[in-house]
Amino acid sequence: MPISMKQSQLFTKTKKESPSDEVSLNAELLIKAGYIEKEMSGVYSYLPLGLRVLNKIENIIRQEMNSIGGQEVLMSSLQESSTWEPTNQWSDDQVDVWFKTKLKNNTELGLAVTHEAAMTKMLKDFVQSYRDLPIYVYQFQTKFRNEVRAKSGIMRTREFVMKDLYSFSKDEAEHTEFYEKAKEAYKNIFKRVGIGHITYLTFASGGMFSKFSHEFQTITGAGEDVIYIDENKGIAINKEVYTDEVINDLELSKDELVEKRAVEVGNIFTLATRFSDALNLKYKTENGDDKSVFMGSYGIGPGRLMGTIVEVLSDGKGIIWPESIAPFKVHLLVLGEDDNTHKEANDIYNILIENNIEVLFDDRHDVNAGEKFADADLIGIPYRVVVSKRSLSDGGYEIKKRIEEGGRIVNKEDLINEFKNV
RNA sequence: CGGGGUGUGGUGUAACGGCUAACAUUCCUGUUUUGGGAACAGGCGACUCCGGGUUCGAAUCCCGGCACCCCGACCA
Repeated sequence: MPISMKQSQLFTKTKKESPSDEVSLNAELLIKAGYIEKEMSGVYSYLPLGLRVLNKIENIIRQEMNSIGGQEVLMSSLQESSTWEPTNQWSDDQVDVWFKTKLKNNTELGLAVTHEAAMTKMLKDFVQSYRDLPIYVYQFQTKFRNEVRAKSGIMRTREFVMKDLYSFSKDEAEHTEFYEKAKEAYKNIFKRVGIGHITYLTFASGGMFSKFSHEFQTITGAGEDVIYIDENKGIAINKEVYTDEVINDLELSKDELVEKRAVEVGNIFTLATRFSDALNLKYKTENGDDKSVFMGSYGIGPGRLMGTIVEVLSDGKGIIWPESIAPFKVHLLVLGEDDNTHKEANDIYNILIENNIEVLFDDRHDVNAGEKFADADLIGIPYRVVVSKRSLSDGGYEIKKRIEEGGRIVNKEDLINEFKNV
């Protein structure tokens, strides 16, 4: 990712008016600020600024997945029917979100909805012995889901990138150990992208092979789910499993639980041997017996995460990115047409780059101060630095945080130190 | 998939069944201006979503598609 960019070179523009075909806050702000472009309902493209944010989110996820032993791959989007038939998931009755297509010779193909089966199939090539396990494999890969109703901007789309990790363990005990690590890694991710304080580990329906799955739910009115939170314990129950029995199981009390709307930003669940049995992924134990691999699945949608963050972190003027995922750290603005002021701004720009500080430089001419400020607020980069005749005569450069009202003047050395220290 | 709503220059909106489809913004030219979307002047840009119908006359009414938004259902 380039460390810097001049706004005069950025091909996207901000919009003054909100799009008429979007109601959701995330889409409205992201489109107005030039982060994303809508291709059609539920299908969006990421523009230069948006891609930077997406990449930063992905990199945080990547670091956390690597730290628990994940190995990154990239699997195909086109999948053959035989991958899905063993688990009886090829039929449209079983999976109703398929996009299917055909080869020239009429062979039916599916556009990947998910990769449990494909990954299991792939690992058959590499897993024979207990010595080969455990294995943790993940990817950032495009999923296609033919949703009957796309909604909420980039929160629920028909095509989206998903980080999906699959764990392959020898037995349930080994699986559980990793599962707990994954939980912590997920918590770290949400903390690092700035929504940790409003994101809850939530007990949800576990499917056939375990009592619960775990969702990570972020509190926002824009969410689709209803959850019941115990704020002291920091956990929640999804409405779909909200029964007296479950409340007792989890040793929670109905009186302590608060109902909130939330969006599912991550999901981890135990697959057990459903896929390994169906696709015959077995290994030899120390005793020479054949045993099915014990699996788990762990998903996060970086795009949905980005949308959620925008839903949660904005004000009337625009987005307020957490520093960890902002497209740039500093938004440098030069005001006025004065040559000397521009020269000073340019110097600062180069110094920031030399010091390895990411900077978007609004070097545009003939753009009013008010417009530059409005754009900066809308785009939402954490630090704004203004170079103008006024700031220079006041002794330097004005630095202001996006979340704060007033700025202050600093000199060149202090400016650099300011950013080196944060 | 059920229900509701909406389709008009790039964007946001207006227009009684009746004049050359209006306004703002964006964009282009020029002059001025430069700390919160700045001023003036001029200009480009629309088969009014598509197809049919009613009518002397349709952006406007009717029928059929398609697209988009919202509520619900669904979410392997």
